[in-house]
Amino acid sequence: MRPLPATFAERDATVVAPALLNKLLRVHGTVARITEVEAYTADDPASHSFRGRTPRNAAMFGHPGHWYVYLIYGVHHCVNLVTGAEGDGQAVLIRSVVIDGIDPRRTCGPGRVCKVLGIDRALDGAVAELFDDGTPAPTEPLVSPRVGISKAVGWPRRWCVDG
DNA sequence: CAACAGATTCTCT
DNA sequence: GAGAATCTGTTGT
Repeated sequence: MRPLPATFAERDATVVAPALLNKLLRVHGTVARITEVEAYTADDPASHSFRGRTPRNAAMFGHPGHWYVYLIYGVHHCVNLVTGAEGDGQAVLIRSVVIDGIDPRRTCGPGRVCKVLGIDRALDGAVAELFDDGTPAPTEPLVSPRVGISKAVGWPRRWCVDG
């Protein structure tokens, strides 16, 4: 299990997203394997960065390789990995993970991922701890339609591992 | 300043 | 399958 290079996140979100599959993230000492992601770029009408920088989404315009955490519907937290170059407003949403010893049903869905890992706004802007344990990502990641949004629904930007 | 929509999930029917 | 919970930024008065 070795840390990912700093350059890993310094690419377009649509490139980083599929590369994140089967990688490991560590938050508060808990390690989770990434199984589903979604890419968001500044030209995406559904992206928080689409309408420019605000206090809430400032981290999304920050340094790549850091976390962007926000509160959705005033209820749930969602966690993203900032990608591209500083100021790009790109990020990859972590939609599902698997954690050893935890029911997979409690770790599928962006809100649940944050709940299980204890992620909240305190992690916004923090450096992401990402690792590679040698598990290969699928050569052809499964691309599925986007859900939970009403704009650009047809854009192929969601990837998940088989099964 | 009020109204509204939203990258969601839980609960009940 | 429908509705609630409830924060944030945008848009319109």
